Amino acid sequence: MSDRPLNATAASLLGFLHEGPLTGWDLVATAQGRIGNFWSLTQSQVYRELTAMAEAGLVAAGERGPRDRRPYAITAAGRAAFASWAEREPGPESIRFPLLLTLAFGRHLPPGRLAAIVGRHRAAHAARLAGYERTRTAIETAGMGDDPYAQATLEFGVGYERAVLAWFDRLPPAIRGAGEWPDGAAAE
Amino acid sequence: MSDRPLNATAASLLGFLHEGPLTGWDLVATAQGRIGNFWSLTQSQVYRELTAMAEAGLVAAGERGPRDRRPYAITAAGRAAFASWAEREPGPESIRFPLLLTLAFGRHLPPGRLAAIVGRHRAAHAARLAGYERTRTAIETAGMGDDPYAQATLEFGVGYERAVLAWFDRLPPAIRGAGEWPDGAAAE
DNA sequence: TGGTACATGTAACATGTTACATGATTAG
DNA sequence: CTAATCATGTAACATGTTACATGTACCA
Repeated sequence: MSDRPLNATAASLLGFLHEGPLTGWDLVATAQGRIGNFWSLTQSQVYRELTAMAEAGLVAAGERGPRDRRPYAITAAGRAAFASWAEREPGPESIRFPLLLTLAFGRHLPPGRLAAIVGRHRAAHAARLAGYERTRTAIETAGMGDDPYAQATLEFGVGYERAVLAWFDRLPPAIRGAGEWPDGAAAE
Repeated sequence: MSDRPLNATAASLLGFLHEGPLTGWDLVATAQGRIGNFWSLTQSQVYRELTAMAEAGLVAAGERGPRDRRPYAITAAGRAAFASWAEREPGPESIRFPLLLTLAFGRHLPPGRLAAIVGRHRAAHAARLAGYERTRTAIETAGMGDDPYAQATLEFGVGYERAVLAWFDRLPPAIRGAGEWPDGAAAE
């Protein structure tokens, strides 16, 4: 039952458990859907955190169900730990963008190769933006603009992907290749 | 002399060493200046990678100089390893944004507290944007728009920070607090 | 009845972070 | 002479990733 502050990944699991008991599997799915956009975690990690938090008394494992499903419930200590995590000043974000590294050392690549890479990544970002915008309009039309917090994080995703696409489109032709990607999914 | 592919951090060190021998200290400073914007590394890590790469024959440690400075030079094997790293498809970027986590669980915080946090982070981003724009105009006015790759990564930083600020400014008042930050450094 | 999705978990390793120990050099 | 900065490095630990092993239940 160590008392060092929670890490953000563990804290977010506790956050989801406020809504009721969930299994490791459920937590992975929930996290990917709700915070996967700006916080990644693996299944392995989730099980590890759950085990550790159970040991620390922050969550309590329930009875194994049908498929060996083992639900975890947050405890009073878990709520307290979560609350004190939430009070802390969030740290600065970190972005790790391998494409930008490759680009930064672009001098060391044949130009066509770089352009091809850049093109593929642009397409991937366009697809992600499209996905975000679909869920966004789905929320609006369904009239369920209920959770302003979820909406704010989604808006971040949209804004981010738009900015990235706009950046791609302003890359000098020498880098991104001649008249590639005839467009169709640009910003705004 | 393991042959598993380089990790991106090690690869970027090799990238810098193409320009000549550098010490661990120099590499930390160089990396922070040139890729620190989208790739973070710590001093400890740099020394560890250098040691490992020296063992693997990718770099060669030189004589210790004045302050025990020990320059590392890239070897032929190092160049080859770097080249094959550069050929690989860069992985997807990962963003870890603690503020968004806190925001996603905003329901669990007193509103004033959240607004205060948000306000401080907005200010930090405004400051970073200002920094980027200073270096950007410095490059332009100095007439040294030489390295298009460095410029492209800088442009990413500018675009990113502007998008983040615009996002802050579109947050619902309930989240960001009433009429805070009278503004002055908004986008465009 | 066979494949897919569900579900849990471990092991091994890679990467990243924090804290500390040690000392040289330089600037004031 | 002394404080700040430069410089290297280690130790301990936290976090993240990949690969694998095992089996269950659902659905076509």
